Amino acid sequence: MSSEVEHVTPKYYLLKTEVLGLMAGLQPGTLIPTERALAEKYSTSRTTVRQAISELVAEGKLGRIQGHGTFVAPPKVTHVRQLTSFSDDARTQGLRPDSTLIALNVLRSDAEAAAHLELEPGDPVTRLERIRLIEGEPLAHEIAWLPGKLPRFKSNLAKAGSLYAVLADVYGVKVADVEDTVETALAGPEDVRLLGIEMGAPLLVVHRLARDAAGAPVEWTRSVFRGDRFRFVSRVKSGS
Amino acid sequence: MSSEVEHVTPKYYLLKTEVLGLMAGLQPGTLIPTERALAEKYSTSRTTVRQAISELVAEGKLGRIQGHGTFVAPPKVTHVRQLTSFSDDARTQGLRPDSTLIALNVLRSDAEAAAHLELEPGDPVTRLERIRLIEGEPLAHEIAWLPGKLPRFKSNLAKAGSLYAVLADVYGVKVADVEDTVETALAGPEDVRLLGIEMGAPLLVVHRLARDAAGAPVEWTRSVFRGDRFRFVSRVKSGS
DNA sequence: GATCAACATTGGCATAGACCAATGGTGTTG
DNA sequence: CAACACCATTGGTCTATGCCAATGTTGATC
Repeated sequence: MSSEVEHVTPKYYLLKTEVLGLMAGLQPGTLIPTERALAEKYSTSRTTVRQAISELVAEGKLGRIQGHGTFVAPPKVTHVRQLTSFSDDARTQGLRPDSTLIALNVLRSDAEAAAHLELEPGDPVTRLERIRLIEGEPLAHEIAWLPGKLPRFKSNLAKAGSLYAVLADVYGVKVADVEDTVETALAGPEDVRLLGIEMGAPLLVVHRLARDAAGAPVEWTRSVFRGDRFRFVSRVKSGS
Repeated sequence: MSSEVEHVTPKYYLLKTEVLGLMAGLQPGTLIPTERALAEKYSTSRTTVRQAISELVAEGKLGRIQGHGTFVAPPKVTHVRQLTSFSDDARTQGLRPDSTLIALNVLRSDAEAAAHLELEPGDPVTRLERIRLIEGEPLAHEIAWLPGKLPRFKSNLAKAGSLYAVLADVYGVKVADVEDTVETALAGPEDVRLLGIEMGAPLLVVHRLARDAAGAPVEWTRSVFRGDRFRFVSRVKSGS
């Protein structure tokens, strides 16, 4: 009497649990059975197997490479963000951060950047686009807008690595106050290309507005983090 | 020569763009064509249409009801979290917050709760499980653990509504410092049941640890927010 | 032995079709 | 007029199958 009306929990979800069982105790990187093998083993279709595995990939528990196989993924990277920078955060945890510079130039601000930085559209802004890596793995795509033109910015940044360090030490800009907005999004073609993730993977999109002690905006940044490898931490102390 | 080698962008992703075009200018709540109609209109299969629509639903741009149809979703609710509570946050934005009490009891802490609250496993803790609603819509599932037993907690909480207000006004517990951890997850059967979302929908899972001025933990909470309706904001001022 | 072509394997994308479940309307019945 | 049974519509799940794309191995060739 239990083989007729059991359509409460979808089959693919039960399969997810089965696969989690298979993974228990396996080292990260270990290959699990192929989709076709799992479909046969659990008497289901590959479509259903793929739906189960896709969610486990989205949750960061599995990874997969076309032509190679599906494997147990390494654990999430915990990341702390306070008034510090990406690089400082990573080093605090004993991880090796790195950056790939995609673009750095001075241009006239569009309406959106101008609004956030409290400028007039067309005012000059510095636009910095980078890929942030941890332990060699791309983790985030970041575009930062800074008001005005910063002399010798490129070489200074290359020297120090950390944006916040350069702003403070070279240009005397001290960040006193930041507001982060965190929301979810799904990976599109550009995210796939830049971060090496798969279509539709969940992302954390963080917008940061930093101000100096006088309340003037000094940085507006849009960061796209891999949702499967990243954890966002914010600490707040009671003001007064 | 452009009809052979075009497998760069998946078809379902192109369809997503098409559907976004259809939605332009429509009021929230407006029904879009049925899956079967879209499949025919764009000469594709319902499977492909569903994949496109599923992602738009996950992004909070569409909603759907079985037996009824697929419709344009209302915009995201922005939510501010500082040292304040869910209810205060909502009221600040002129929104009507509400809570449904699922469970409230005193029990012996398990290993996880004990570790976060810096107690011994088995020490008494108060466990508060609620559904948080905004404008009548379920938005989050929240389980809070508080150290020890709080006399007359249930009636006091019912009176004030806000957990933080009760802690401060009735029990003299002042929150001085909170740490929030934000990560993504996908909806399982329990989330589906409690929040009225669909399987596999992206979620924001927030763990909060609150401490008093002496550094003692006073609250540990796990909140599951709908990723399609919610935006997390954290403001940090430079300490000293 | 090194290089390169061919092939098998594995995941990625898409199709067509079937049946279930929830919703809402229609029409009958009391 | 209200209540109820029925039914069409619409999304939800699953199957079976095909071909494409990336990877890695095998084996022939130089």
